[in-house]
Amino acid sequence: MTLESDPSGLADDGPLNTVDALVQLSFLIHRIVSAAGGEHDLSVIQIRLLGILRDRQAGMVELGRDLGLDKSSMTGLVGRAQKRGLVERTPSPYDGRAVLVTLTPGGRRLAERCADEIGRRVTALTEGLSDGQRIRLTELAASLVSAPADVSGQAG
Amino acid sequence: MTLESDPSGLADDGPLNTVDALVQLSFLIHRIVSAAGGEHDLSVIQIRLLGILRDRQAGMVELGRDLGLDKSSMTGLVGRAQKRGLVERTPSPYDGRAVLVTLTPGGRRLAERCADEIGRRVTALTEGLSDGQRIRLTELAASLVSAPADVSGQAG
DNA sequence: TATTGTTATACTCTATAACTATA
DNA sequence: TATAGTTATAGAGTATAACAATA
Repeated sequence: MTLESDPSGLADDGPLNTVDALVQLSFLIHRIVSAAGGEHDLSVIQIRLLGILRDRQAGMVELGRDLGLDKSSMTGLVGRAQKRGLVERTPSPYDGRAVLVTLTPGGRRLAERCADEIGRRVTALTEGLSDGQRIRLTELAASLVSAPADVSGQAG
Repeated sequence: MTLESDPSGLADDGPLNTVDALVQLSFLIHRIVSAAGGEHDLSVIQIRLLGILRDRQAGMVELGRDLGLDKSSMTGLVGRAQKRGLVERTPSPYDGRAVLVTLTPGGRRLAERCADEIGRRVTALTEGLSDGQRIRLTELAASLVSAPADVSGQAG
């Protein structure tokens, strides 16, 4: 049963179950974020990188932990962003081994424009909902996001 | 403000707005699907490919349309799945140019095991919800998924 | 002419292993 | 010894352009 993208409507007849509905919604929003980023030549992972750096500077290992990537993957990711002038590497004043990755002014502007674009498109997606529905959806989504988040798959 | 992954909780103090909640939920479920697929050495895009083929066979262009990929990208994607024995290419009886991609029995078994794994993990994510909350969430998510889905970003 | 599919090419993204430099 | 980061390498995934075969 489903788990497919099915962009043009439901191939199925019956209503979606919880798992399918959440997975398909996740794919849909992922596509929206990807398309919004594409307007600024940003991939989803680059958007997430800039999003983290909007709030704080961080080292490579820490960024990798937040993004779920190996430190060696971070080298290329940050390097490409740096080559575009979006971020800078500065030596850490506390640790001679570490670098601090920070957003440049241009990187910050781009991150903001991109976030705005994502906001417009996701807001458009929820336009058909009533205020009450939107509030309930937000509360439910937020509660899942901030839940203990045991993604290990082990029984619990 | 956010749009980051923030796996360990909310760096923010206030409650999430609708856009951030949906985007973060999307990333969370994407991670869950990716981790579940990883148990079977399947990427998210391979999972989606097999998911489509569970319901029907299809040509390369049609698959690319459903997955949002160029036909040239499909060649490699299907080729790797075929090399693993998960799918087969058969010549279309109606169109000499076209091939029909179909799931092998082994591919179908793997797709089912993977879907089960995803089901377990997403279900675990929603374990903290009451039955009523889960029903409302499912209805709201399903309504967004089956909405007109204007992802273009143009004003509407 | 239009469509289906592949190939050639180039790039992003990712991990593993080995390495340097610092702690 | 342990940690931060880079490099080398290999592979998946993706798009563009050019191509062959069929419609």
